[in-house]
Amino acid sequence: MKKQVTIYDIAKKAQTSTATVSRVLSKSGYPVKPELRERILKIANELNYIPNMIGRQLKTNTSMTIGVVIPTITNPFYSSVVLGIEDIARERGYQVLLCNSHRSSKIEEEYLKTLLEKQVKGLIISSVSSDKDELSKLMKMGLNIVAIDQSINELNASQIHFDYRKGGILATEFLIEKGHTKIAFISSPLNRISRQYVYEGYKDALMNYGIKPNRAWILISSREEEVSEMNYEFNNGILMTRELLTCSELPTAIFAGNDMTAFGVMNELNAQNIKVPEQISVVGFDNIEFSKMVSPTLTTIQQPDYEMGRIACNTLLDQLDGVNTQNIDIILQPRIIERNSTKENETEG
Amino acid sequence: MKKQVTIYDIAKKAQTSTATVSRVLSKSGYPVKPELRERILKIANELNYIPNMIGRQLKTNTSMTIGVVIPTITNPFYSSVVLGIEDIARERGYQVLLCNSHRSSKIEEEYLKTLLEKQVKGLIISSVSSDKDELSKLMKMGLNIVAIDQSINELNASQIHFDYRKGGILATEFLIEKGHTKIAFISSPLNRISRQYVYEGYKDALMNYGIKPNRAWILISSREEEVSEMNYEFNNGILMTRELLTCSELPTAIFAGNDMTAFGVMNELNAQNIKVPEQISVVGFDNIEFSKMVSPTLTTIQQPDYEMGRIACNTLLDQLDGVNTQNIDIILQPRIIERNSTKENETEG
DNA sequence: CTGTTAGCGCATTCAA
DNA sequence: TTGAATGCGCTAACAG
Repeated sequence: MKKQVTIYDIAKKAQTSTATVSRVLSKSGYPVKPELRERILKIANELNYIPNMIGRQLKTNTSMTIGVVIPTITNPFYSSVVLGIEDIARERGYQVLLCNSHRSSKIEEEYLKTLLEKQVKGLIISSVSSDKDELSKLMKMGLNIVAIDQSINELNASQIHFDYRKGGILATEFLIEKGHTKIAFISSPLNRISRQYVYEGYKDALMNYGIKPNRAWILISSREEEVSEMNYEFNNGILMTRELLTCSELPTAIFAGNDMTAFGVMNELNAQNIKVPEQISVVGFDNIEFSKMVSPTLTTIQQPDYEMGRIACNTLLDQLDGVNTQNIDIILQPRIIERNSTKENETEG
Repeated sequence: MKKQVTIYDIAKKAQTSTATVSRVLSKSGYPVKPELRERILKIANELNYIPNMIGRQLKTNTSMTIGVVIPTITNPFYSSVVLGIEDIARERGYQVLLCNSHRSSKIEEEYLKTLLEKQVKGLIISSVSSDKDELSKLMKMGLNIVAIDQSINELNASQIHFDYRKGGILATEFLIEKGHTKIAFISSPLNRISRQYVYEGYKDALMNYGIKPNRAWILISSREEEVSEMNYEFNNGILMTRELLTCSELPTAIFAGNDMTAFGVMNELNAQNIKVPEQISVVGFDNIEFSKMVSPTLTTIQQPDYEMGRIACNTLLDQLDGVNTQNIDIILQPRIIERNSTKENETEG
């Protein structure tokens, strides 16, 4: 590998000093006589000069790199978030170091250490570690942190999260406003906080409208392992629907805790010759890619994941650039995507 | 932000020189008296020392960061690749700068520039730019490049790609070996080279078995825009199947150019009351997540995307670490995932 | 085994 | 408006 061209080489050729070359090439706005400026620029170009950011970074102690720590990029939700982050980072001249923690707090910690060593000044993290002391410590050392998709009360950082409960309310109220009162709820285990919130939203909405929930229509699976190569959430949808259909009185609508489960629900309804949405309306949650590819296409709740990434990144860079130094706490609102799996209830109340 | 602890601080406190501190802390293996070594380690720990990799990097001109340039991370295929890359990078002590080019050669070029400025020594790229001169130039400047999922004959770099044609052969031969001879092919436009190869594989397989392709059973759509919010590939599957079913003689199997299209195919067959796989077998291509969630679950072809990431990264790091300096060209082989959308043909030959 | 010294590429202070 | 000189944090050559 041949030696790099440095400002020293340019200075020599332009018969000036490195200081002046630096002033021109770093776009510092420092006054340099136009003629000299042109000459330097020309020579830099001829020599194919590539600035060495490492030199600059060592001198100025600023890094145009941010770290992003997420569980896994293959989760479509996180890949959208990361895309949003990176789009903003690029626009604002920053770059992104991607770190998949695989939900291991050990890996997460290793990454935090490496990021610090690389002198990263800003971090967007969906942390899996329950020990937030580590993060607090890093913040005291001057690291800017924006937490996403989680509530960390102990952490004095900016946070951007979703309103899962509101999503549950939205889905349920959507059905109620379509005239449904007999609304079932089907979900995988409530061991994730987001599912718990969705369920609470469902109950809240019913309560808001004075509808008493029917115990028999609330089916929460206890399974969370893949069965026979079939997605467990899909499978739960099938099994829970099968159970639901043994009830003496059937609901007119089903709210599934996520889209995969909703697919299972629709699948089983179809198998038992129950028409969606004519006989039963179905609403999902997540708006994954395939929800518009099933038939009927699925009405569902969308969390603005790409937006979350953009907002998180803008928040972080505002802090880094000193535009804003206050901590921000944002709760992103869900919205309902109406498709063909739902319709007005026409049965007698 | 309070001042960083440097090896100078440690040297002072340990009453030794920065050289010795560096020798201990950089794990150089250079001999240092155990007693002194311990003392330095202890003080470093007390002072909460965090090595500044920027300093090291400036001195040694080595960067433990690689760049990854892909079209978009939200494409599940690329997110798997990136996960594979990052898992290996982490194991080997490297970090990943993620760059989404959004299929814009302008953005791609900007990223290449920035990566160079950041002194990245290695790059894994799925390039969209037709101009490979730029990449060649970078290689001459000492950048190590591994190209993925594309054939760049002009580029003298390591390459890892998939055998799409083989995938087409595999799918078709799978059906033939199940006794099918009347095999239709349904695809979106062949404007992507991968689709073209799959189609060629289909024809090759038929030819290998002396089966003459029936023109009426080869349906290649010309549409590539989303229609009414429905995925166009899904929609193409529906439309092409509808057309296929107008033929006087029907095939006993359908090979769809990708999974989404296959879902459309199955959807339309179902709508027209044709049973899969009893009456018609269906094979897809891609093995996307959803293919095991439809019913019947879809038999399909899988490209080892995660593996591609791992191999690409290992190849690159071998070059960077000097383990291997030769260029490597690997074609990853597809495999068939048999599920429930296919069965033995029982109709008369 | 240890210390002195130089310098990686750059930005910035100070003096001119 | 320009240049000389310094030092960011670290490693490595060299001398001891």
